[in-house]
Amino acid sequence: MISAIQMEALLKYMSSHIQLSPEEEAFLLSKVFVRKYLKGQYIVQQGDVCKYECFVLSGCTKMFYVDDEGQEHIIMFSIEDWWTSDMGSFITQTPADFNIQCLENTVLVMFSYDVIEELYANIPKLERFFRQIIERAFVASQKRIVRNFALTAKDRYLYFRKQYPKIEQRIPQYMIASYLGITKEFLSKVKSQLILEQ
Amino acid sequence: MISAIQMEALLKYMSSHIQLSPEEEAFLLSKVFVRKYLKGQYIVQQGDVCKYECFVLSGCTKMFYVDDEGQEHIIMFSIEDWWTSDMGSFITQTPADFNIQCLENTVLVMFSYDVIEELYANIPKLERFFRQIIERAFVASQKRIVRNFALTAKDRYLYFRKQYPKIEQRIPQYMIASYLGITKEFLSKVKSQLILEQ
DNA sequence: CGTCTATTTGAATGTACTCAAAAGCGGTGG
DNA sequence: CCACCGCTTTTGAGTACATTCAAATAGACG
Repeated sequence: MISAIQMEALLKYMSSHIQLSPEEEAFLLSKVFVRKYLKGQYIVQQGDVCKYECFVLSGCTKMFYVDDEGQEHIIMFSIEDWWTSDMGSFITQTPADFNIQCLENTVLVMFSYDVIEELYANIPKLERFFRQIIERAFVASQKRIVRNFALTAKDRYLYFRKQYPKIEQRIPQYMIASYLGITKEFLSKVKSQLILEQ
Repeated sequence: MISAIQMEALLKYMSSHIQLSPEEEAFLLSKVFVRKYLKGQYIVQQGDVCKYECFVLSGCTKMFYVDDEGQEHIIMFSIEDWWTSDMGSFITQTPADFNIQCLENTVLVMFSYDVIEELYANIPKLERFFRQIIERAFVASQKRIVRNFALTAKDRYLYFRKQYPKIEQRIPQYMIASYLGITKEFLSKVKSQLILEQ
């Protein structure tokens, strides 16, 4: 059982999408739990089944794929008020393709597969809530595909900097390069070119 | 009102996800309609609001973005038993970023925004159904982002050919190039190189 | 201060693009 | 039946954007 104080951020976040009665809130809180991870720890590892959908209360995570050459490709970062999970693994309960690792000490609200199903069954509004979250994530993902095709590395970087200024500040540059799909060396060159242009 | 025969494909597709009672099926059929488009016609145009989520009964569509230089970037194709819409525009009912155009004569089942909401309200199972559809679309989209980073153009093409052999056959090569994020000239060179390798 | 990690810089290379032109492939009409 | 048209694909030369590898520099932390 979780204290309401700890979960304030989650409840506030949810209230901007749906209205839950006090009983529904209590039910939800009785089903989820909070877990703390240290910087560097893995929440999900490639090959394991992703058992939880996680809501970030504090901290920062990266989700990434390691290819055949051992190179890391960062798919997304998650900070406060974001979700993180390998959804492909979670919804099918099969081994994950991706890793999720903490870039800072991180506090998460953990929704297990069974709990999510139980919540859907008991609070149909939550099905609506999660549908809407995923709809928006899907839209964002499609737009990112387009940006990766339509924009140069420089413009992708400028977009990232504009869109996620908070994330840029707390993450090493070589990880941003990976997220943008370029090498750390090239991002460095892009940045120095941007400085010259001003 | 739509005949059940015309909608057989939709009902069959839905039955693999959820079980609807005859009354629920009838209610659903009373709310949606079928529309036919000719090859070349637009279902959605950049700047217009996307009013429908469409289920493809027959035919083929492409969804694409036109960038500042006037270049076309194909985000996805849809054939039988797939969905098509500019979801970003649909869920917010704001102007679309993307175009959807028919590559063949195409028959669609049209779910308007209001109808979808009405269906969610009356048949909660459908909220679950669409949540699951979108979850899978999101997972596919994320994996495509990774492939675009981790694979060369040649390997992306080989993956596409293996994954969507039916689509490759009915679509001109320059559109496949656009979907893969390369020029038509380069795809041609990739293909000729693949022939030499055998 | 030294060590470890992250960033920058430079030269050589590679993957994919641009532009231009030629070749292939249906369909249509004389 | 073939000549022509529009559209798609192929080929080639030159170019651009981004990578690789190596080395130097800068920052962070004990």
